Amino acid sequence: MPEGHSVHRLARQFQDVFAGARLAVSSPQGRFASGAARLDGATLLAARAHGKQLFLDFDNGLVLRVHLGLYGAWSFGGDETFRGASSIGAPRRVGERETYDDGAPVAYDGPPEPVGQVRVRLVSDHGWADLRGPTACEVITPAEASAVAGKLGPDPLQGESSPLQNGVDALQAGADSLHAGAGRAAEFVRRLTAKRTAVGQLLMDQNVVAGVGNIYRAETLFRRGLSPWLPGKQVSPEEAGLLWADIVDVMGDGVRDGKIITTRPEHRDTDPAGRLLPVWPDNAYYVYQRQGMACRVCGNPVALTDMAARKLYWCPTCQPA
DNA sequence: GCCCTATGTTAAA
DNA sequence: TTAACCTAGGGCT
Repeated sequence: MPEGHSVHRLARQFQDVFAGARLAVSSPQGRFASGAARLDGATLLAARAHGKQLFLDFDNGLVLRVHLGLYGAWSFGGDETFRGASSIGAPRRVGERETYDDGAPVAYDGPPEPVGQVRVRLVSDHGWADLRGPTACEVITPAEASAVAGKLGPDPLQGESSPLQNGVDALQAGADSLHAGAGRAAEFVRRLTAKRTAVGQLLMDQNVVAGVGNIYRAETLFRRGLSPWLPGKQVSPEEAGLLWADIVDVMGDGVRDGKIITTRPEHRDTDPAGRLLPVWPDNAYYVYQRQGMACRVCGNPVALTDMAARKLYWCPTCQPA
């Protein structure tokens, strides 16, 4: 699935193309027909993200909550105001980036016929957005939305597309102040170091940190030289703080770039003449989906195993127990 | 066509 | 800890 950086990009994109617009809301597939009817004709006030959760606030006092899960994706199209609006969600092949439409402007004649299983379609005067394959898609109240966000761990990307930028939500703003700045780092350290659970599992726990997924889990543990099996309780507060700072750093890059790149330039492959090769996609990761390949730092093979039913990639040499 | 995979979560056992 | 759920694409037969 799109990890947290993709959802923050989505919130920003909804804000850019739909905020203030009255929307026709439908469910071409039919599975969200009743929910769509409750939103149809309402105006979008703001879009915001917390971790992998996307919230769309409407002027009729309702909120559309979407979680993309493993397969979900949004696609967009429209007139010149939708220029740069990209498809964001599950990639259709490994290494695919979120795509940008940089082509010449085309006359906008309204949304196309729905293709495939479109759960939700939003249409304004200027363009449309289609949602396919989400794991969650429901209409809730603002209080319920705040409850969902409040249960999650701190979001390293808070501020990237925060409600403080996007709109006014007093409950959410209150929660933000509790999680602001160093407070969020401290909250992460507290939650990470509270349990004996392996740090590799804790990073995937959205109640410890909201927005990290399998790629950022593997890559940030590698970058910090941490064994995935180290119990949270045995991670020093100092190391937990450095881990948080690294997560903030690489996920911030992900929001900017629209793809996950965690390698430092000195660790990327070169051609036989020593010239740099393209960063994307083959030079983007240290360990994710590189099992059996030589570690970029030590040269020993990258390992793969299962942890809590998810693939875990790591370097046994650089991340010793 | 069929089988597998994927940046995920939840509920049941 | 396992199964179920959601969708589309790629590799295979």
